[in-house]
Amino acid sequence: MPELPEMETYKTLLHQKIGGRTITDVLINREKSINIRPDEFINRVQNQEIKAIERRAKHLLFHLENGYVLLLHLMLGGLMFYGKEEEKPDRTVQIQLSFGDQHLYFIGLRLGYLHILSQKEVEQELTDLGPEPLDVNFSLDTFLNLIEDRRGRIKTTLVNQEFLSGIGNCYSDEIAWHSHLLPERKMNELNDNQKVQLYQSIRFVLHQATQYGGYMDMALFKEDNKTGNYNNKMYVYDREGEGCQRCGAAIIKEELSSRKTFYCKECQT
DNA sequence: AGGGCAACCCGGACGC
DNA sequence: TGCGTCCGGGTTGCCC
Repeated sequence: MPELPEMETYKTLLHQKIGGRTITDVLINREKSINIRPDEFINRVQNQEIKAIERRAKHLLFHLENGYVLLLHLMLGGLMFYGKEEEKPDRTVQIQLSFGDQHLYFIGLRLGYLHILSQKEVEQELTDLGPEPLDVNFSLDTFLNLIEDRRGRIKTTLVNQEFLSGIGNCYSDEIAWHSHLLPERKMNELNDNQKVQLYQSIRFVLHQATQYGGYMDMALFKEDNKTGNYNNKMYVYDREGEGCQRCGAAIIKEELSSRKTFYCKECQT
């Protein structure tokens, strides 16, 4: 499911495609995906220029010239496609933003949404999110302060958006593997070296995954060769039974805190 | 505080 | 091809 690297990739690519362009048409096929009446929604969005696209946690923010913001969360299975009508994947489209004869399709929005909000409302909406793990200000000291008194498991802590923002089920496993630590390990039982290692793995894995365009393999547009290249770099996620890249042992799949979890029982401790 | 769990939602995958 | 069934999974909220 789309997490920080996927949303960051979307941000970069969409900026190139629709940054500075004007939304000519809006099509709402699923009213539950928006937050106000469709006619009001269209009123606020149509004929507006996209001034900037920003990512916060797993959200994308489309800043419009009238000051309103389109706040997107893809939740589970949501994805986007940009292009001409004949290029779009054969999937149900919940919302469509048009830019002349090119369209931005929002697909698989089941629990996901695209809300139109004032800047103040967006701020309130995002107020409980923890720090951005790739932010330059997210230092080792910040991290050590953050995990002080934390007694939960590594995995549940990493996916907690109030603790750190943008990490989900996939990257929590990737980070745990990279740090040689089991996802079930308790934060407060890690020694100093392991805490430093965990911090470094958070930074490394998220950075690398973003460089490779995340792991979701659906291209954002025709001839998009950026999106999803991390898919074949993944260490453990969805690799049950395959050999561990470090020690060769078979990757284990298990349920932890009602989430599917992948790890190597030989070289993670 | 942290763990457990239900509810939200429905398209797509899968079985026959 | 066609129809019925089931499941995924981030987030919220509630309880213990």
